[in-house]
Amino acid sequence: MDAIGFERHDHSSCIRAGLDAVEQSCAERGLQLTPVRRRVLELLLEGHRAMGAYEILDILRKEGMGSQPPVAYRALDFLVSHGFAHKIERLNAFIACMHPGEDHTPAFLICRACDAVAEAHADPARGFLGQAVRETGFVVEQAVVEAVGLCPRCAGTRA
Amino acid sequence: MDAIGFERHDHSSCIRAGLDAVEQSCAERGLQLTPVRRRVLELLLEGHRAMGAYEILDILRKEGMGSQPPVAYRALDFLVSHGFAHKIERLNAFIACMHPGEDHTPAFLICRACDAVAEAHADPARGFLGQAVRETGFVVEQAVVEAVGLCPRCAGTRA
DNA sequence: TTGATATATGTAACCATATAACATATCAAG
DNA sequence: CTTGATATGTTATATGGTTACATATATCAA
Repeated sequence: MDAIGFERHDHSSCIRAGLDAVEQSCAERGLQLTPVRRRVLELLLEGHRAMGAYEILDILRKEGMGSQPPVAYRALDFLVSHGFAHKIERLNAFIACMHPGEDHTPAFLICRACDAVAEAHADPARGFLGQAVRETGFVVEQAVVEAVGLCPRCAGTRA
Repeated sequence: MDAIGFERHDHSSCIRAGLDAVEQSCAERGLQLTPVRRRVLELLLEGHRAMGAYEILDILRKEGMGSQPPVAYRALDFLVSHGFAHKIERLNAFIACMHPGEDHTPAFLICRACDAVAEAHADPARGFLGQAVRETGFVVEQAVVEAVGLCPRCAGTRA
């Protein structure tokens, strides 16, 4: 398990790296990273935070890339279903994946003070779900872990 | 970690037990288990599944216990905030807690075929979040684990 | 037992999130 | 170049949740 998202970083290079990884992944898998899809991913990477579908839609609208909800939702569905972005259920919002291409079960750390979200990853097979699954015979296909609390910065400023 | 929810059980006694536990807990903590709150808890226990706020509201309406969304949401907020029920973010729905009174971090196993939900519990301190938290300094206050897949019965009938 | 404060309910109006349905356009392969 | 699959545009609507404000009920202290 490792985590990134609260540290400072070279943001413009992280946007480029994210786009590059997804472009490559799409090329390999024969997926179409169309202008709208690409722009939505870029917005998520630029924002580096969880963004609502309507917030994204507003930006698309201003840029003349479609003005109705399905435009945003379809692009987001594409990104989420191929693992290039994740939905934070707790916030009804979306965030770019920090490990595109890698098969992983994300775990999100959501700061309730500044709304920053860090993506860690958890192994669903062992530890937190393994035992319950073995006991019941439940077949896990997908798992979501969302923790709410205070990020290091916000925890520090109030301590 | 243990799990209940997919097994057959004596349902009327499980409803009674749930109500009794919450009644006692409210008495001890000076909380008011008003008629609406009590009825909503009863509905969740009877249904023994995740129910939407508007589904609950429809029933309350028929029974003359309030007809507007805030009535249902307020009762649900009360139950959730005191640990007597949980919200399943993934389904935008609510379910009675199977361990009322006990301090716990629930983990939900959601069957995508029959919509049954089982509540297991996970220890957030060790295992699935412990390492990420230690690495980042994030302070976890609350965590949600939701797994989607097939329950034993549904997995069996398709195998 | 009365008055003050906190807690709970009732209701109207509204905002936010998400999808259905259908028409049109573009792409990819034979 | 045409056929089938994939992607987009747009209208309308469904679903989930909150704000705001008026009224009622409980709690407790004087």
